[in-house]
Amino acid sequence: MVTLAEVAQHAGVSASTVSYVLSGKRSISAGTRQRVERSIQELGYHPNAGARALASSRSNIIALMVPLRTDMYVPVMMEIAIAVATHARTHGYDVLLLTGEEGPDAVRRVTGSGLADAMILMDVELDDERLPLLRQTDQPSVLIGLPADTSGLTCVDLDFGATGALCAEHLALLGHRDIAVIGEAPAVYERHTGFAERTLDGLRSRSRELGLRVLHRPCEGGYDAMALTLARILDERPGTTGFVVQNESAVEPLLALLRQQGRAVPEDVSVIAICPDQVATQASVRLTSVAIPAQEMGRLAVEHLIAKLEGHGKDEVVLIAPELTVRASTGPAPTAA
Amino acid sequence: MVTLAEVAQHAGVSASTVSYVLSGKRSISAGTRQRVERSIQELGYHPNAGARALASSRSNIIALMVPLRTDMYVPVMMEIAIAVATHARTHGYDVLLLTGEEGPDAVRRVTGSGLADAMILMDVELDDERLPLLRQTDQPSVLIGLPADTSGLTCVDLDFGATGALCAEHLALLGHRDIAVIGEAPAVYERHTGFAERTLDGLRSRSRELGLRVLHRPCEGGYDAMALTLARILDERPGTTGFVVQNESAVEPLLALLRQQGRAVPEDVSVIAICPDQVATQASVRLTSVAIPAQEMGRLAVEHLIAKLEGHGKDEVVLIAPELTVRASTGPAPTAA
DNA sequence: GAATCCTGTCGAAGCGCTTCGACAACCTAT
DNA sequence: ATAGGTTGTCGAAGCGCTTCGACAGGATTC
Repeated sequence: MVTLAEVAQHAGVSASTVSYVLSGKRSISAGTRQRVERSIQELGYHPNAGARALASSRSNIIALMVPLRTDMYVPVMMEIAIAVATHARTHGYDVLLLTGEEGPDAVRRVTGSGLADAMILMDVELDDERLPLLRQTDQPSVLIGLPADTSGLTCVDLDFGATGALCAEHLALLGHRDIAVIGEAPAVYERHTGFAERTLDGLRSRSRELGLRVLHRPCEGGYDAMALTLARILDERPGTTGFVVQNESAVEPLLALLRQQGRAVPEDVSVIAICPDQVATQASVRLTSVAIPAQEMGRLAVEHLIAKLEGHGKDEVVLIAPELTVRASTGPAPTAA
Repeated sequence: MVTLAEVAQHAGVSASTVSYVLSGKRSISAGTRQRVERSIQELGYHPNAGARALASSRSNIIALMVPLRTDMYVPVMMEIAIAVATHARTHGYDVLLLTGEEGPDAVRRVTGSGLADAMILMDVELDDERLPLLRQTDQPSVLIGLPADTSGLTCVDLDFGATGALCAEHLALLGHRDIAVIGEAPAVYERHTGFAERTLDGLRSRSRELGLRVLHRPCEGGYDAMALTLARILDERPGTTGFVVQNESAVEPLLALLRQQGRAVPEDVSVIAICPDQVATQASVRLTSVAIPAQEMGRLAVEHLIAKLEGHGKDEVVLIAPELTVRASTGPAPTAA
């Protein structure tokens, strides 16, 4: 294993000079710099991460806590995680993958040991038990998701309230009057992960203004659960002509069931999905949807974290404006026959 | 930040004693141990990761390289990643998340800097350019996936050859004679990720023995691509009564299309999917499937890596035996009318 | 009762790096 | 020409831990 000292000797300079070439924290003459860089190349030198961390008390690692549960739509999680990792690298940071399993202890362990310089938390609950810890350490952090009390925290999330409102507007504009929301699994609501409730609130309040009637039903993913949920909805509100689906694993089942019952999309009923674009375009009907911008969320989280690590960067809530893309699953409400 | 020295002082012992209490590498009297442990508790001490890594030249970190591409079924990746992280923790290791983006350089960087003690590589190609590097470092590693040349490497994977054979056997036993394989996206084959080819090889050779006729078509995910692929298959082999689907995002489209064409599953055609159980049970038909044991793969990879880190543990190829679960999507071939 | 072995503890060296202060050597301005 | 700044480099201290050898004192052996 090549050390700084060996590079220094090879280049005929002192160790500190090599260090300054590497960090750029002091000016170095062009000649010396080149000589050092050549030595680094020739010897294949890589700075030792541990020694660096010890001396500088910066690990250049960002911790990312992902949820252990799998009831949140997993591809979105993966996409965010990969976006975080990729982006962190462009700033010279690596990413440590923590699962929610350890809970608050993981936060203590990581901040206490100096393993990471900062952390990103995904799947934040409204009243998350990790938040007090984050507030009291001076280690920068960013949440992906929105807790009840955001004071002293930086959060990045899709504006789910506006997302709900957007869905209501689109359906109202098309003349629909009775709409149903296929929500996330009951567990998501029980856990108070916020985003589902915020969507619903936004949708409900806008619906009130627009004179839409809203029926909301949580729904586990899959075909059977969806069948049951749909039957109940149509039983209670036979005149329902618009659907907003928040649970992705309910989308395709819903489409299949509607087809099976002879309800044409979008002629008889309209469907809006809240999902990544990829899902919307690959479904059996090209879906009108509000995109979940996973990459963007990951990127923003990293940007804000880096800003905090560099000293500028304040606590703030960053809500991404939703965008609704009209595709082939929504159309004018059928005129009452 | 609390240091070892402070704990030592608080407990009235020397620093080395505290260190030995922590590591258990020398015997410590019960009294001293308890005093030290109480001090650790009271002061809220966490060993500094960097200092530890520097002094011991072990970082207690495992690097996990995940593919950047998203054409491999992503939930499986996520599941493996989480299983790796969870399992690594039970052995005292954290996981560093690397994306494939950096390519071989990431391997150099991580081994060179001592950032991680070992690494797990996912999505290994048949002739992966990272393999030579792995062979020449003495850092332990485990691959998830199977390259062409496994000499000097430890690999964990589902036995995709046997998986293919199993599918052929099941369909043959039910009396099917003409079967079609809906493969992964063409990009997967071009990239030579092996597993798709191995499935096909296993399926073909067993089919030959059993007298099955096989038609294989790669297929992008999604409804449109599947529609096209299915049309071509039925055009070329109208008598096809069995389908083996390896691309998960083609499963639901296939079922929808068959339904739409009036072909009943499993009365007219049988469908086997190669996918996680969750997908198989949530589809619009409960699918007969061969499970992709993501958790198991992650767990095994970690176990073998730990074994290598501890000195015992040899290079070997670990193939997980496939299991076929019969559900509602396969049945006897329709008797030729 | 001396020689030997454990057992439990300590001190000190050092892991490879960053960073601070010092200081030559040179360059301006006056 | 001289006081004052710059610029580029070095030496040394120290980050917090592990680990090795040393050794005191008690237990075991013959």
